[in-house]
Amino acid sequence: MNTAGKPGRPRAGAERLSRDAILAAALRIVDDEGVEAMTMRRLAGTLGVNPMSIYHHLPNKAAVFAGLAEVVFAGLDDVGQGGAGQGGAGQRDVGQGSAGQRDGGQPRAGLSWQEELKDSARAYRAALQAHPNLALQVLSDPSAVSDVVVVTVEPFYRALDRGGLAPRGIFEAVNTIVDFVHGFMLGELSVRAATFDLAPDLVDRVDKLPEGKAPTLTRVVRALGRDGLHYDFDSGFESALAVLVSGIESTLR
Amino acid sequence: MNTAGKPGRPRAGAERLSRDAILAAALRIVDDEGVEAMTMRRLAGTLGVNPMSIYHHLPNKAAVFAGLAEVVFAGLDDVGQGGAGQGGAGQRDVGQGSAGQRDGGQPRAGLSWQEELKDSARAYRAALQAHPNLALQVLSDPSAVSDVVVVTVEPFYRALDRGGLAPRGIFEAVNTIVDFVHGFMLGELSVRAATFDLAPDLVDRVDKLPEGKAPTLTRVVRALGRDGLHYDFDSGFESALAVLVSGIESTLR
DNA sequence: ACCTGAACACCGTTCAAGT
DNA sequence: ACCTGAACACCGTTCAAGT
Repeated sequence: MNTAGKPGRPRAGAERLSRDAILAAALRIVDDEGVEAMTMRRLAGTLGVNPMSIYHHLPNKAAVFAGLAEVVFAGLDDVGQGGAGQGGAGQRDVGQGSAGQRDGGQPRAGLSWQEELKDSARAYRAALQAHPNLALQVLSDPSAVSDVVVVTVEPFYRALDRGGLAPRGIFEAVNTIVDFVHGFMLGELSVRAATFDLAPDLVDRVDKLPEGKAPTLTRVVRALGRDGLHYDFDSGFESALAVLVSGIESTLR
Repeated sequence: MNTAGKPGRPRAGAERLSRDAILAAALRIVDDEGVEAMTMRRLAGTLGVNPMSIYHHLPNKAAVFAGLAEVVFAGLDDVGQGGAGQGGAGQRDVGQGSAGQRDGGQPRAGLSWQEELKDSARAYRAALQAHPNLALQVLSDPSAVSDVVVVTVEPFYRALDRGGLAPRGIFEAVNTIVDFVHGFMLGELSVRAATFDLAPDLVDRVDKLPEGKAPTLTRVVRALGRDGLHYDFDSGFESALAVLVSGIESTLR
């Protein structure tokens, strides 16, 4: 808060604007109110600053979102064995960061490569979940997706390498799993954004379908019933991981 | 084109505005120039009409996109055995529509349920590909995803039912495949939106990574080399389908 | 170097008119 | 019933100033 609209440079001692401070404020807005609320003018407002001041630290709005993706996902695999490197300030504002990630890059002893692979997927999902609104934005932004992926996939490669897959197989397997996690997140965020439960909603939708429009869907959903459909994202995720890992074992090894 | 800004209702015989005409124009803008270009004012402009006229046929901009999703994806499984029903005009502007979909809802003779399942995924991907810009929009829109999914999944259910899976297994399997297709599309659209090929880009990115940051990724990518990485989305999709179907067979049956 | 004010060219949408 | 014009409350961003 710059107290007033006093123009010119701030008096000495006053906290000046910085890229990090801007990104932190932006992340807060995105987390609390969603991407739509994150406008340059609103951002400036919460910083107590003229909208134009931001442009001295970040070239435009797209750069703000790119910066957010970087700040939130760059540290995801910082646990790698590389040591120092990287340098630079910032980067501490990294969200809850990847539940299940261990701090040596080394898999826990006694952990099969299959479990290690699943753990990687769980950690990646957790990282995306830490900032749901941003995740949706990132997954929808062509340039952001590949940035985040490259910085994030090492644990998958490590597990599959241990599993003895050939380079080509590793490559295909990682693409498949990562794509699945992205799609899963999309679905999860969709349902969470809407206020309804998946289960009753699905039953209602099916009831509303014209007779004979989707007979098998209708029959299966009714067989499961409202209780059977009480969907738990965590167990849905686990079920899919089992499918993927088993499929990878039998087709890509 | 209403020739001029003559106010009041158009003279008799002039083509009046309609929901269908508006949606057709909107789809054209989205396909040609992307979602960002689709503004209410621009849309009105191409229709030769005052921006406010649109609000007599669609309540707001969100409804325009919802209408687009409906128009493009509603017909996807119209091939079902249900017969007439549904009624209503419109719906002919349905894009290339689902390559590989056959016109009886019946699987081709001699087609295994596994192949039928893969065909469903291929058809769904094709439908999303027919309007890439809209697909990205739809996949990012919480409410739109579930709409499209419900209207689209019957062929998946049919194949898995033939495969002898229990309701619960069918449900999990469909979620897994559909999520994968969504994630795959996200990746495909990302790469297509950027102008680069995946392969050289990935090699370059890996080269730029700090030493020891992602050793396995680096090693695998270098082993594949620029040629080995020349990525073909179609074969990547097929490889993933093989993984998924095999995994479904062995874990959910 | 860093910040500001005014201005430009846009948005979506409401509301009160016109015919 | 259908369409319009003006207006409101916003946008992102450029540009010329201020200190």
